[in-house]
Amino acid sequence: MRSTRASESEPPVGTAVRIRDAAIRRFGRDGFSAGLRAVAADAGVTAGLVVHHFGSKDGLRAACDGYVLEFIHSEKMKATTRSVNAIAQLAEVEQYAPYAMYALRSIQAGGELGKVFVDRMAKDAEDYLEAGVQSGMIRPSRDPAARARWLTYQHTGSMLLWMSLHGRAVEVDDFRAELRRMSDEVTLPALELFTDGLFVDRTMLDDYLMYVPDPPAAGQQ
Amino acid sequence: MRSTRASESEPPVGTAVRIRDAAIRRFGRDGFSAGLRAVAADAGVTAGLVVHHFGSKDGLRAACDGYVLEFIHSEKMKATTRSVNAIAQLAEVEQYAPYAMYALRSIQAGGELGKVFVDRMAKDAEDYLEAGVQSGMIRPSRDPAARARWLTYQHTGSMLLWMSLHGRAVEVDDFRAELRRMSDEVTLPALELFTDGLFVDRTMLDDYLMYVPDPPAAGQQ
DNA sequence: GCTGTCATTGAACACTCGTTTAGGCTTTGA
DNA sequence: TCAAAGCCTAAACGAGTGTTCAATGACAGC
Repeated sequence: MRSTRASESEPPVGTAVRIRDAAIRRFGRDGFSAGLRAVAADAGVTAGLVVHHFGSKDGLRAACDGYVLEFIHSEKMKATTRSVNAIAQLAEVEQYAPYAMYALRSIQAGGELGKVFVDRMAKDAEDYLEAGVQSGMIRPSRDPAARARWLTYQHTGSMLLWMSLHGRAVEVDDFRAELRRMSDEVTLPALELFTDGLFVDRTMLDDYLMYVPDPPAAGQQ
Repeated sequence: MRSTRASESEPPVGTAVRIRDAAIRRFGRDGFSAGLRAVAADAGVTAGLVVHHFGSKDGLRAACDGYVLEFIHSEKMKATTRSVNAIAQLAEVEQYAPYAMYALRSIQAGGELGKVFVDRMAKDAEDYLEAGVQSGMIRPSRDPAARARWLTYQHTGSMLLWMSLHGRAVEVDDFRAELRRMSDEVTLPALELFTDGLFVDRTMLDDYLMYVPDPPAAGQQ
């Protein structure tokens, strides 16, 4: 063990914090293919020091994951904020925007944080929808968990796609602006669909329910 | 110009075809970070020969893009096949599955092919929806283009997200299996939403229409 | 039969990456 | 005051990358 507290659970302090924050920003901007030297330069240190503090690049990434994850689970993010479009909500707060970008990168890269983050959003969306159902604003579903998961995937996925295609989203401000542009374009069709649906008649749904009498078990996968 | 027909428009022949096909498969499996030597080994040749034929790695990728793009635009893909879930449809045909994987990677990487592919899908979806509206099966929209684009982004994006999170989708068969698994999970909530919508009342939509009297111009961006 | 052209190889180059190592500097504690 | 410990840098290493280059072999046309 060449480091003071490489992969230990103790949170980093001092310079290590600066490195970790720089890494979150840099990884969020450029993805995880960004080099250690770039992160180090952002933090005003050397590449060697980064691995001295975090053991390896994976260790650094794990520290970033852990920090962002802890933030997501913390009370700073209320459940309502955390549901379907949590990322956009996060991005609106200047201080938290880098976390949103980092989380999106992590989702894109298929990291563990990505899974946890999406699961979390889906779970919160389920609660949120359930509350809407209780108060009579949201239609009930035959499989609430699957619906919440699907809506989360749709929303997060389209955001991911938008950023892949349109996103020269390097700077935090660009990222936020791009999310707003997407929101503007999307709101009308979304409200239309959520209000009136897409199909005129019910045959597609009825045929499916006939063909598959038991909807797939909720909470699978 | 060190190559016979590096970036020329003439399509590759013979060994060059084998290299290009190997590249489509390899890039589709591992992403564009896959090395030239790996592609070369798949094709049974040397890295040097690859750049001899295609000028550079970018040249190779451009050739792949062009080929897949030409295929997408070709008559082999009818418009109905090409709409919203074109990728899943492609993946169902053993022979074309690598194109689907390559296209998804290209979308993920934000390449030009990705943009064109998504635009194409959105355009086809618009026509498809319009036909449905004409025949009385699909509800009309105040902004059909935006709706088609949004539905395309949602579907393609969630596919992208699914593959990022669940996809150890290295092999063609795994890719197809994963798409099917996703389809199973998604069908019920999708049909529910498309049939009945999500909101019980119309206040959200009406408020929006009141607040923004003119829906954003179609076909922007 | 000779010459030129093309396909192809294998080695080398220049570069970046993550990681290692040796050492200097500062702080701490006895 | 001296030694240990920790922070930090600069340089180097080895493995990867895309790309270049000289050499080889096959095959065409004259």
